[in-house]
Amino acid sequence: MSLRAVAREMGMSSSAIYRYFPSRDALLTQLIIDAYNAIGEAAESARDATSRSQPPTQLRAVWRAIRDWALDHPHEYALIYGSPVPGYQAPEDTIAPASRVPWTLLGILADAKAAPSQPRAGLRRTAKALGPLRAQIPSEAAVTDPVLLAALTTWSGLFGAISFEIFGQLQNVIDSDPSAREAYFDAQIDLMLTLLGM
Amino acid sequence: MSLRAVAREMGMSSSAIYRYFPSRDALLTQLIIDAYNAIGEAAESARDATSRSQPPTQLRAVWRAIRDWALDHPHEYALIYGSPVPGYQAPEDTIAPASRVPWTLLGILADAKAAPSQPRAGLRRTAKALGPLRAQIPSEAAVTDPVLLAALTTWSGLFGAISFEIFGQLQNVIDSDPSAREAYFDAQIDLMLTLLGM
DNA sequence: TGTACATCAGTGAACGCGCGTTCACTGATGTAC
DNA sequence: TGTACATCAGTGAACGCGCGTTCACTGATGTAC
Repeated sequence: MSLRAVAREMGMSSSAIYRYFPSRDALLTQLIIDAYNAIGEAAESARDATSRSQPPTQLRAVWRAIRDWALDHPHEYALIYGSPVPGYQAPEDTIAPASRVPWTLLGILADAKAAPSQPRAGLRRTAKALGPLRAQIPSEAAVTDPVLLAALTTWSGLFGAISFEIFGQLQNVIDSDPSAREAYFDAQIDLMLTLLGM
Repeated sequence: MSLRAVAREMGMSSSAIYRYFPSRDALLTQLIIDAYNAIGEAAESARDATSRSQPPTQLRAVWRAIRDWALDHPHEYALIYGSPVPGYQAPEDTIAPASRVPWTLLGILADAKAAPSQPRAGLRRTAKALGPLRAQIPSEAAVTDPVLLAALTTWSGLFGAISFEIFGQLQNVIDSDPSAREAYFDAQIDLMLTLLGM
């Protein structure tokens, strides 16, 4: 999305944008922040609309909400989960909004005391790789490394599923009927839940 | 990547490109086909360099080769697995090259007689969604629906992991040291293998 | 309530740039006799 | 072997377009007295 395209969409001249943003990059940052907040809010709403006592149901609801949001906003989705815009470097302001979805997922898992599949080897090396994330988790949450690893794997795994669907990788593979796509996605959620031991 | 950028990279004038391609879209198609073939060849080479009698080892090698190729060719990776180029519609010529990676994975699984996790419900609806893929599988391969589903889930799951790494989604989550990233990826392969019952 | 002025939101023309595409051209290489 | 011509690969100028950005401006809204 270009600055001029945004201006057009708002019924403004392109120069009017400069009343609100100092540059294209600043506008882009705001669009990215808005998109992360929107998908994060969709996830949190789905979590809050389901019972905390049933983590698998909550996870299912959250994942469906994320996919629904992505299908409804493919351009915004591409902006945050697609190829990075060349020459643009995201500032720190985007970190917090970008974290809402993963924190929502981790929060549900921390509650759930999941018993995930364990990787066979290299757990020590893996735990070390998880350092930056670990540093942000309050110690009283007591999330184990296997839970963390499984959470991250389902996190990127399901965004992979959504990206494949939205970016057209499922053509000639999965029936293009919306209800078939939904069934396929639900089945993938199921598999990811078994990975989490839920 | 623009036509002029490609010309520049080859030390040619932009108009010289038209000696070989009728339009930018035709050039783009060729770049996409080349990229799919390159990543497909990386996958097939890794498969052929490992023993057919050990499917998990083969899968590991293939996945690592795919990730290595992606890290070595981030722009080409983004071209085929990132956001679609606006206004460009991929012609049918790209389908076969794009299929090399998934067929490589499925081929190993068909040999392996994997016993994957089963989705809990909706298997009938899911099997129907798998129709287009099923239609391309010779019946003597005897791949069950749960194997197919698990194969596709690990397929999009691991591309999700690679995209997250390459597109910068792991910042502040996973240690940016290459060997940490590798350990993390290997751990994810492990989890995907358990999903496949291997 | 009326007037004078400052602030504000937005306009429209203009700029330089990189893009895809065209066109007439040039000079090297290959072929025919 | 030499000459005449055709083919080929690539050049460079030019076009129209959308982009990000600037600048002087306009007209509406708010504030002071």
